[in-house]
Amino acid sequence: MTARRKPAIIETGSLSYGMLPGLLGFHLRRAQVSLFKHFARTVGQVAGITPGLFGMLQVIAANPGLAQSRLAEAMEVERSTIVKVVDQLEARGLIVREPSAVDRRSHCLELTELGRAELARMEQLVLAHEAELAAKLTPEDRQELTRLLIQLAD
Amino acid sequence: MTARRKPAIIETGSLSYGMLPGLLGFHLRRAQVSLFKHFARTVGQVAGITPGLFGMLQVIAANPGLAQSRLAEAMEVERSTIVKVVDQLEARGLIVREPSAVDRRSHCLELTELGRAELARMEQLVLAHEAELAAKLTPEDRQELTRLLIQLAD
DNA sequence: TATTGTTATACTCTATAACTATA
DNA sequence: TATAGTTATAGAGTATAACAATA
Repeated sequence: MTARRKPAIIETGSLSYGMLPGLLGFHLRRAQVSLFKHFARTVGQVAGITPGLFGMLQVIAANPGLAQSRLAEAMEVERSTIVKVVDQLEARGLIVREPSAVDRRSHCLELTELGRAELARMEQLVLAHEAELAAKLTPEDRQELTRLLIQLAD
Repeated sequence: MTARRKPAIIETGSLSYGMLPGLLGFHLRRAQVSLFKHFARTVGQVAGITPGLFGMLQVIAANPGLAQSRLAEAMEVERSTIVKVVDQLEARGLIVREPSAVDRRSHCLELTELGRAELARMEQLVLAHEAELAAKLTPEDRQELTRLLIQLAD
């Protein structure tokens, strides 16, 4: 690093955010909060689901017979954290825990018929939500944003 | 139940994320988690601060005499949520609540000398953290990413 | 010994509602 | 009536540690 640069400052009303507008994390968080609020309005209120739960359902649906520990690894959370999530989804009748045929410690997660139907409905809502978001960008910019986010996440 | 068989054995690593990779929110969240972990390692562990607390300090530093309610508005959280944050920062000797000269209901937030020194140290760590992140992108791509995130957040 | 699912516990972040002291 | 700060409380979301059953 060379000389200290003066941080960028933006004004919102009479209020300054200091050096925050010069940080990627600041804009990442703002975009995320905005997107989550939009998701809550357009998908959450209609289908009673959060981005996190929808993600879990997607991974379960895309990997039939997935063990809870594998799901935890995929979502990058602890095994113990998954338990209550699976409890919730099972209580709503969307998934079932099936005993594994090869390992009696394991529970294989599967979507129920209701789960498949509800997920299909959720997917339509999510696609509509995504389309509304994407409308803020050109198709090229949306592609570019995805590429840059993947690059940043490693 | 007996008729349903697993279509494929799921091995570690060969896991599908379904439609998630087609969603901006998925990539936004992954980038955010990656960035927060990097922040925790490079800034948090050294200076004992989180992105949220650092943001609060930045806004307080950039707006001397800010009332708690204005800070709450700036951070887009409830007044009641701010109380414990201010308690924490005050307990660490980084800020003080000063009685307002014009409104006896109001507390004006100010950095202490220690707060100014600590914040300057944090800022150096944050800039180093930012530089490491930015190294994953070309300077043009970093600029472009910021632009696209602002556009997405409205 | 190691792993799977589970429980108990705790900590963070956030919100709502009610209270007090002012305005 | 409305606002500023506070308190009490609750609900997600997450983590750690310990446990029984099984590998």
